[in-house]
Amino acid sequence: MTNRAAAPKIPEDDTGDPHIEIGGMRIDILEGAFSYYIRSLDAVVSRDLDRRMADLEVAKGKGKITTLFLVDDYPGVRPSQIADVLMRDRPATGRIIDRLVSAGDIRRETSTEDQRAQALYITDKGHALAEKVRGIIRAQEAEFFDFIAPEDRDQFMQMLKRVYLNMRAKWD
Amino acid sequence: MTNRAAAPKIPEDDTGDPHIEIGGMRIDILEGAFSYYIRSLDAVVSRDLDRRMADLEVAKGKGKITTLFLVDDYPGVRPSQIADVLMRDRPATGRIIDRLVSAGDIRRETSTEDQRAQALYITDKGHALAEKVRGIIRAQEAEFFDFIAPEDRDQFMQMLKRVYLNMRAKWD
DNA sequence: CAAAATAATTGTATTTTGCAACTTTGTCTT
DNA sequence: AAGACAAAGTTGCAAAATACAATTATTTTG
Repeated sequence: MTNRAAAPKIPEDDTGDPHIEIGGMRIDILEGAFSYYIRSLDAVVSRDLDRRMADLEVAKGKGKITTLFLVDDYPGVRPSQIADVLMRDRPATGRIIDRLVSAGDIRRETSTEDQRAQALYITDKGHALAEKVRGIIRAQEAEFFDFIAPEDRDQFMQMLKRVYLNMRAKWD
Repeated sequence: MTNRAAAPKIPEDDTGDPHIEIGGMRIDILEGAFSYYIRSLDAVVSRDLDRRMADLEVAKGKGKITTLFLVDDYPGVRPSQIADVLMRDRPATGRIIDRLVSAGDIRRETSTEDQRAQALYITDKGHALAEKVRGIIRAQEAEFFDFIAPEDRDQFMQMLKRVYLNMRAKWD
């Protein structure tokens, strides 16, 4: 048995179903669990995004990018609405907003309708950042997903959306 | 505009392509980025798993479950091999192993072939835990993915695997 | 045999995350 | 209208994950 890390191999079994080996070990040991692949994919995608955005204020962690985009697209949006989209609690969301505010990417105002609530607005700097981040994400999508044929891509996306909605429904 | 969190709605545009709204905001604002859904799905799946396994030693974080399963399936496996599968560095992997060892789920031995390396073995307790975890994952899969038709399911799985392999290839 | 590479650990500094408690403001009930 | 209750955010804290650098021990290589 060799000790060196080997590139993934893709043997096929009798049914033509591919299974995955790394270093001689089959890793789809979870009986084909979707969750395994989702969690593994997330790890790669997120780490890669972190690297591409290492010098930006929105690097690391989940929620900063979505928050930035939401404020960019929906002027006056509230923290609690963002928390709802992120499926995060308000302290976590508040801290993401803190960071973006101190970086000068978004602006906090008190909502005119409800003195308790805040209304968030993008700044010029924040808008420029959002554009830059969109570019980075497009680049990543191209690199990681372009090998998928267009028809398959639509179907894959549709499947992801359906699963996402199904999960959200059970979550709330 | 209402402030209350609304259940996700699924309107369709002219092309019949569904888009997703939460609290009146379209969230597929990333121009249909796969990465958005992958990261969001991961958040839901991982948090749900954490809850289901709250009282188990392998709850929280990524890597413990895979480590447990690898040791269960491949007696004598080394930490470095596990790190390779997890795409993590060795300190991180070592700490995962530490935890499983002190919980009595796996056992460390020095490899007979290489005095530097360790050989990991499952304990009876660990094997029982692995079985329990498999059950939990099966339950989660049923709850989150059973609405997908069998044909679609195969295709979805195949797509996930392909993307996973593609990403790993670019990562190494 | 000396030098370089490999396996794993230890230490450390930075973040993240979830929970609970608290303040302020708005809404609802009677 | 008053008091109770709910909602929006903030702060503090404790547990953990994450990445990096440095160290020890062993093996391989030149």
